Amino acid sequence: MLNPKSSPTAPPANECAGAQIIQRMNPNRAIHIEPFKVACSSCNLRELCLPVGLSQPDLERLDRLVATRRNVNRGDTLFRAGDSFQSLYAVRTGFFKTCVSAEDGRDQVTGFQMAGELLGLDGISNDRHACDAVALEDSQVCVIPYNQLESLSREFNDLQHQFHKIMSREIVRDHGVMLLLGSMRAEERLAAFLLNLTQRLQARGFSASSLVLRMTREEIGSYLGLKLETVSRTFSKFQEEGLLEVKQRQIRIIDQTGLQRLVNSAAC
Amino acid sequence: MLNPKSSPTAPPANECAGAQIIQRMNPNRAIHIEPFKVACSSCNLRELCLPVGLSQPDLERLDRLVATRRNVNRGDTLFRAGDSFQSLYAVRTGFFKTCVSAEDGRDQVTGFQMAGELLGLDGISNDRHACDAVALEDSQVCVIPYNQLESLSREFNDLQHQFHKIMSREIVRDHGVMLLLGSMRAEERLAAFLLNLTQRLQARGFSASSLVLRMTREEIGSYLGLKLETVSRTFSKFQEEGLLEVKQRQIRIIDQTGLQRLVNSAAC
DNA sequence: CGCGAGCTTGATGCCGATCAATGCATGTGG
DNA sequence: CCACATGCATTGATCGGCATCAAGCTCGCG
Repeated sequence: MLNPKSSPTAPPANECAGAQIIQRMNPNRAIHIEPFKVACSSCNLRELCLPVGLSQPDLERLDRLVATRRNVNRGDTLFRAGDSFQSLYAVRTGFFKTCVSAEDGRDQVTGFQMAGELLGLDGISNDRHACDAVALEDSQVCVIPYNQLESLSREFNDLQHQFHKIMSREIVRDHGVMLLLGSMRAEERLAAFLLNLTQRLQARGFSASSLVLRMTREEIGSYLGLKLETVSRTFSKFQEEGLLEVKQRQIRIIDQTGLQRLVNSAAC
Repeated sequence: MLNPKSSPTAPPANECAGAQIIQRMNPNRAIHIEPFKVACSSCNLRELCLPVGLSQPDLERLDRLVATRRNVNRGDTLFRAGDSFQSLYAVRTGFFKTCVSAEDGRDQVTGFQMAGELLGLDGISNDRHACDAVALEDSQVCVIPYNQLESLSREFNDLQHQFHKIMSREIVRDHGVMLLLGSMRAEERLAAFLLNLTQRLQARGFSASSLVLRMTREEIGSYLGLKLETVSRTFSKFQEEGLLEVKQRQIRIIDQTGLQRLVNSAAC
């Protein structure tokens, strides 16, 4: 619905971050879902993704590894908990959420992934995925066959090291979320969430002050350990206080330092 | 410096889990802190630690890598957030907590580590540790120089794969904690925590029904996103309900399935 | 013995959950 | 094109779980 019908040849909705990335980086490609081959070595995301720091020859080998791409429509799952694990996925365009669920049906959004970020690391531990990955808008991922990545990273130190860094960074990120869930109050959580989002968007060339949320209030709430009503109320509160301008999913950040202060102003 | 006093020949505290492990597995060694060299290939923890699944020749190479050991007294830190990252650590005996802290001083216990578990994975991302690791009892760790581990894992597929599995498992574990923090109530959290602890202790040959907590109520609370009073009250409640017997840090589990039911009995 | 760290227990209050109604945008079928 | 359904968001009223504040208790230790 945000991204209406989207007949497979239709361009992605124009207001979506994914589309913006495509357009900003290569306008021609917005039109075709599977344009022509885009190698890691010439990918616009290479400074954010697996290829960081790789030399030219390494990159060319990586190109051969990451041969296939996959489109995932809004609302579809890239993988589900329990699926056998074969590959990692790098988000090329679009936006995902990952969520784990308890037996009783409760579930928890564990992260939101945007262009250049890796999906599927949870699958290595068991040869089965441990969470669901769901596209929040029409998306495209690069498929990275895991056993090939392992063998290639035996040859190329830089690739190996970069891969380890990515896994480690995920662990550090998760610890940050645990801190948030364990000790912050609703306002602090939402402020931290917004700052984190804008920071990542900024690293991708977007405005630091205006963004379109790809997820519902309920998904934000699940990620932050809050109910959707609380998320909504907190947005309204921020607006009243002049920190934000909120129009549905369209957010404009008016007072960034005000948000920052909220996050840091700890256990007062 | 971490292991200053404690004349090197003093036995570790007798009631501590670490000591119990040593005694159970090799009574002779409880006496000396640095007995004689214990190689991975002959370590009693090899089925829980990095060597899982390694063949004999691989193991021998790993032995040479993990040459040094380090004692950490109760209350001392193995590393601190910001310390430069050189090595991973495998807990040989004892018990640790890891915690992250926000600028404002708030902090959050992100995990408890017992024998056979790895510490320091957070450091890879930045070449600096991102959390503190503190010994909750007199402990000993094996020092695993990280760059040597990287190069060795380029030679040995099994080692590489095992290492990746360990990192991935940490990610999956963290997601489980996020689920707990984001959507469970106090009783469910504590029940899940106790079941997790006993399960890990059981994998190390201990009783499934009786354990000694190595951490304070406050540390449990920090880990579970609760205040220490709530932890204490919940322990008392469990005792009244006949689920546990609680004597300070001595816990006996009377009704394991009752605890299990609490954890699963979701969003009621 | 007395001190202090950690634990327990009670009284009270607040933050966020819950329940419920309304609003708003989009899509659908008559 | 309008009436209606649907999904999502907002807002209000009330409630409850956990935090907070405040005593006392227990146990190990100097």
